Amino acid sequence: MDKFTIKDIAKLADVSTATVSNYLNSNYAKMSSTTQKKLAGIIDKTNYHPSTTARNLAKNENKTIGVSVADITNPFTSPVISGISEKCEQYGYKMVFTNSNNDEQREIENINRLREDEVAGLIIDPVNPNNNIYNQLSNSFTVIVDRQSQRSIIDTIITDNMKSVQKMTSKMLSKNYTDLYFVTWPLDGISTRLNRYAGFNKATGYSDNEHLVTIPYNYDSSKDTSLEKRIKIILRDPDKKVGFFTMNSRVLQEFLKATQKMSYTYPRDFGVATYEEFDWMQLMKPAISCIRQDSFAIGCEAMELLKDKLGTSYNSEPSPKVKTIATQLIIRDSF
Amino acid sequence: MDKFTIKDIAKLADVSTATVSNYLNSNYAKMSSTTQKKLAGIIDKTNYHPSTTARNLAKNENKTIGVSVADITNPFTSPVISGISEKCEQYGYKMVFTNSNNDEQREIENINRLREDEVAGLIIDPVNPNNNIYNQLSNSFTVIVDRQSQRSIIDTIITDNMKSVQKMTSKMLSKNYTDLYFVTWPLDGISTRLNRYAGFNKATGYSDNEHLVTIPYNYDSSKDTSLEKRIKIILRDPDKKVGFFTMNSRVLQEFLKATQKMSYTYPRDFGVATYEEFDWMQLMKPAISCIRQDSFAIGCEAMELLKDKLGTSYNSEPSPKVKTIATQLIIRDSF
DNA sequence: CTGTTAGCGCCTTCAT
DNA sequence: ATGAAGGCGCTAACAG
Repeated sequence: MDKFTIKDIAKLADVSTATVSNYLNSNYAKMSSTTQKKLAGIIDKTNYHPSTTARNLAKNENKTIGVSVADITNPFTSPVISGISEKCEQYGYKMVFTNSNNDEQREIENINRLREDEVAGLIIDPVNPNNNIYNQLSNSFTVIVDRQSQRSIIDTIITDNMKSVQKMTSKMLSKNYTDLYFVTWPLDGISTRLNRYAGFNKATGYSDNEHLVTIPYNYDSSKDTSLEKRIKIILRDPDKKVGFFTMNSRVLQEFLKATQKMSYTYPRDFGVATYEEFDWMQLMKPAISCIRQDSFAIGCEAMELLKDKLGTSYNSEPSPKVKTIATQLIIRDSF
Repeated sequence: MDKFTIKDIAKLADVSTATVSNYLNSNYAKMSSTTQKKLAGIIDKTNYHPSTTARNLAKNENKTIGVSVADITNPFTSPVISGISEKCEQYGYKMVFTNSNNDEQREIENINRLREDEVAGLIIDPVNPNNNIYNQLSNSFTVIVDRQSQRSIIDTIITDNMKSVQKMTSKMLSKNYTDLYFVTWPLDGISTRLNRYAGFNKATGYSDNEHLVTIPYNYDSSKDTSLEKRIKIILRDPDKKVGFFTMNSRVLQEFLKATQKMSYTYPRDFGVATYEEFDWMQLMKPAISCIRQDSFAIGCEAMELLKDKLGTSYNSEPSPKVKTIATQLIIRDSF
């Protein structure tokens, strides 16, 4: 192993460690071009790399950010990570990654562990943004992503949930649907779901929850038939023209599985649209109308914001910022 | 901020830092139960956390592993990360994450950066496993995942590419297909593609490349029509019964887009099956037959192996291990 | 331009 | 059972 330390290099070059250190930190003004070249040569020959650990300790800084995601299995998550990762490299940060697997307790542990590791900043895709743990975090070094807390004290990057669903729902309405339904996992106070539902209600004017179809988070259409039953009832009256809006791609999948089992066909028997876009939706026959969100941009913006905060020491903004990333309606043939 | 150091705690407890250190490292034998309790109380009150940086420096160890993935955008990647992440938490490792975005140069930089950060071990999902950089890595602290090098010196976890494709292809053959085609991104010496193709050839007995359909890595069916043309030619002769096997889910998507544009229908006009399984494949009409691989298990096994290697100091095995994760054939209605 | 000298926060013999 | 002291590899004044 090449266990060279700064001392070894100093000895080899016949200079002091301070000079080597200066060289390492690009303070070339503080040395002759002769020693500069000598150092360059030696460091190259020895393949010396300064210890980041020692450096971090000495400078009392740590160019790494911690990220905690709610569920890495969620297809939404990858592009977000990708965006964060992109910006991390660009700004010279490392990223240490944790997955909460939708478990609040585990998320708490992850965040604590991250903080103990003295990361410079935190990006959190929260399991439950109303969790108290976020109030113990400082807005000066963390940003939250995707889900937003009611009483948040922390800057947040979200997508335009309400407006985009409202628009899509309106589009459906304009096709003379008599009844629209919002299909979702349990609302559970989760802002993304709540806001999408709010957009739906805004467009339809519904004020009760009769047009809300909730399925369990781990709904398995091969075992559970409750969704099928509900759909059958909804579709009973042939005089009505009914449409469904699904809260995300996985809910859409369960919904479609259920309708297929009962041999319903869209847009003949019902209309359908969904939040989230994935490639396969255009492969479906007919192709699915959907709301495209730019998850990659969410990740980028999050890291961008975090970097800015980390740069400026303690700018205590009065209230946390909320940045909204634009979405796009993709209209196809499913309603 | 709670900037307590081990000195502060020592002072507060009226003991030496050595004792505090012993407490932190659970060397309770080396102190009276009185001071033990006192320390417990103080540490709790002050919410003191020892600096991992300092600790790492002092002990010259670092419980973090670095992972480099070829393309986080690839749906194969998430479950792998998920598996690694799971095992990391289980064994008390942190994981620092980098994405190469399919860029060999970037991968090299990532790996180097990771090594400079003195991670304990490396898990690599390589862009090009035949790259020289892997030969500079020691098998004692790295494991490779998914793609395998011809002349590898490093333990690798892969899935059963050849056999499973061979089986699936045989299944197609048994349905009296007269011509089978293998649709893929450029083979480029990449083991996964090569092995899948080898399985295909083993089953069909083809020995030339006439039944190989290659599309560019970034094939965009909305701009490029080469795939359509090729398919049209292949499907020209109505007397032949032809089937396609696609190398992975994204190739399948491009393939399906192309056939849809020309209004071909499966299994009427052709049969199709693919490597990789995703939920949407059972939603397609007809549902797609595919090969399910357990990517999560790949991640788990990789970290498991790495942990073992890191534990035992320098077991220099004669030759690198290759562990194969089993796959499963999912037969549906697409051929 | 270059070297000396304290630390950074913790661990680890070696004494007591 | 506890403490003193040196050291991990590097940085940052401060001298010269």
